[in-house]
Amino acid sequence: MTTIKEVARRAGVAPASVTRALSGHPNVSEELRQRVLAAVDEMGYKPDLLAAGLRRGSSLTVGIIVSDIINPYLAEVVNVLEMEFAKAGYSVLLANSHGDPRRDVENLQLLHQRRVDALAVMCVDERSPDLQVALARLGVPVVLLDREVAGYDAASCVVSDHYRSTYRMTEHLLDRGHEEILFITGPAGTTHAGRERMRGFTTAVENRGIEVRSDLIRASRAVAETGRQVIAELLDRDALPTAVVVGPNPFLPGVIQELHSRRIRVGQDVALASLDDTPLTELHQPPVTALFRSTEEMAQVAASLLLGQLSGTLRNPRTVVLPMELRLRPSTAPTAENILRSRAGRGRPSRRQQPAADAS
Amino acid sequence: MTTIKEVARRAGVAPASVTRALSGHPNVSEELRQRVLAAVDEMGYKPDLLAAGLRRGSSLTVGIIVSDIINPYLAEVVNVLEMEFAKAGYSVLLANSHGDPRRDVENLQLLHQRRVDALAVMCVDERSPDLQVALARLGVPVVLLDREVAGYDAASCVVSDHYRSTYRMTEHLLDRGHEEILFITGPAGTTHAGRERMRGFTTAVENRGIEVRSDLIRASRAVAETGRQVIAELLDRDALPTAVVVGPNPFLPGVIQELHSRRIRVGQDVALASLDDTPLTELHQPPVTALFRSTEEMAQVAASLLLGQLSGTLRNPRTVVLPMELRLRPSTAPTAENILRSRAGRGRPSRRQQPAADAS
DNA sequence: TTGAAAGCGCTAACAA
DNA sequence: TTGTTAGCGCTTTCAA
Repeated sequence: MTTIKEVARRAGVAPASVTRALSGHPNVSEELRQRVLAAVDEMGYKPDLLAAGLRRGSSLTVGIIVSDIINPYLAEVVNVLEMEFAKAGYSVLLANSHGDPRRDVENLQLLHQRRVDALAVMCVDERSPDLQVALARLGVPVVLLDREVAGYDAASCVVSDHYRSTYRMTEHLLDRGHEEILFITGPAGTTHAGRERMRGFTTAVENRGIEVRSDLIRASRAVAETGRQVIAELLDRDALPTAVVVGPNPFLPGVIQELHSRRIRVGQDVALASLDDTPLTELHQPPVTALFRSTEEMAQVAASLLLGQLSGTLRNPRTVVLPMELRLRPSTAPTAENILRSRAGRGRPSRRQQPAADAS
Repeated sequence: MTTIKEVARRAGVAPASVTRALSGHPNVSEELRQRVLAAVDEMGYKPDLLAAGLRRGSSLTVGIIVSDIINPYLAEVVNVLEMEFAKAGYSVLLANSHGDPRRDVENLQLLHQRRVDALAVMCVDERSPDLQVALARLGVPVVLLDREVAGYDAASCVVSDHYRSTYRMTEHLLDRGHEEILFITGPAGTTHAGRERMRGFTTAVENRGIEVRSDLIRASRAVAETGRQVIAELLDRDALPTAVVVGPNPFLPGVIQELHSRRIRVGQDVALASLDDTPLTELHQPPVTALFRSTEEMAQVAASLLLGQLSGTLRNPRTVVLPMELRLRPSTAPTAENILRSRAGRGRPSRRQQPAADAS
């Protein structure tokens, strides 16, 4: 690697002048600038960012902590964040916790040691005391995405309006006569998003004077297999409710697949809704009711909050709440009554053995 | 931030002794070690990795260059790579080229400046001369995933066997009587994977004595919209062949959606096959024939090649070819003849106005 | 076994 | 406007 000293010697100037010429310092003679740039070009010199970062006390680096990048929703957020930060000259250090809360803390410390200038956090468990301590010690701007850490207001937050939107979706199902609704969600209470979704669901049910049945609420890690298992288990017991609400993104394929393989027709033998809008919800036949939100917007807002704090434009952390949109589709068209009638007409769903009738 | 000096003072030793105690240096008295560890604990000291990297000449960092992380396949590879590198103590710097070959080069230089110890490359365009020059200058181990740079053998390569597998899939379609096959693929020839797929397709066709029709080969950037456009355009001209092969991952939803909305039934009015296996191929009704490969295996092999070179276990770069699996599903069951008969029975596909007949 | 000193490559303060 | 000097925090000689 060429160093600044070698460039300086070649150009016949001091190292500091090389820095000045390259960084657009105001007081540099045109002639010196030209000589330096020529030498830089000839030698293919690129400053060592490690050394520059050490000296300057800032690494031009932003850390991203992700609970599990398997989740396409998070992958898309990371994608947009990286783009926004790259535009502003920051590189991205990506740390994935793979669903393990201890990794959240390890990753946070590691990124701290790498002297990231800012941090975007989509951790597994926002309630972890270790994480909260580590966050408080961090000393750089932080933005939490769909997370909120109680008693720690030094961070900006960008959250979707999960409470309101889940409430509305639940109401929609209640309006169609569903009194038993299966609610499949992520790990219990570890994130703001998870808690708000749960609260939206239970509040809507209770407000109708219906008792919340804890056996119909399933919380577990967001991996595909879970969706399938939950449905299989309920069908084995002949206990599938008339409506199913699926939370995290990765559950949906498993749920649909298990329903298919048991010949339960979505939108006829069961109403199905998703709290995340994915390509699958729209492409499925029939299309699946879902809550839509712009991942792009969320990531852009988060990035601009961080960049604002980094540039000094934004003094204090802020919380931004983004709306979600209820997209009604045929999967939730039928009423509970119609579903029960349909099931009766076909015999008990879990016992049926006749071949699929999907072909048109 | 606590520095090593402060820890040293607190423990009553020299800074160098702190380093030795923490790095497991052989010649350190147990008593000194204990004193240092106590001080480290009390003060919550964590070494500054920027400074350590500068001094040591290695950053404990691995760079990943991705053509477009929108592609779920690449996202999964990144996910596994990150996991493997994290296990070995390396952090990941992620750089996304967003489909722009110039960004490949910029990203490469940037990661170089950040003194990554190794690099995993899934670039947009492997043929770019600038990229090749920059790669050659890099001086750290490199692994190319599904890429190959002509005349540059300093890098390891991990490639899937796209030629053979695409050849076999094409043969499968030819066996079923398809003589006109639409081939939708990524940017022409910019990557090894793309070229091999193309070669597999055209060779299979030519080997049957059938002329390759260039108007049925569509190459463009792997974004969802393209799939829809290609299908729409052909249907508008009433020129949809009996079989369609879809290459990159992101095309498939658009293709399926456009077929749906035009009431072309997959597996009845057209045979459909995908060169990537995604959740959609299996969940679609009917399921879609696809080439399967293990992203996990590819990423793990790539990571172990790099880590082997980093640790000195592996002396020379290596090329590894991974097999792919042809998964036959109902979408390619019908013969060309049956498809033509089906179309004739329903009138010209692009003109039909009657409602969907999907419901079972 | 431990400490002192030098220096990785860069930039900012100060001096000229 | 430019050069000199010092030092970011760490690790690695070298000497004791």
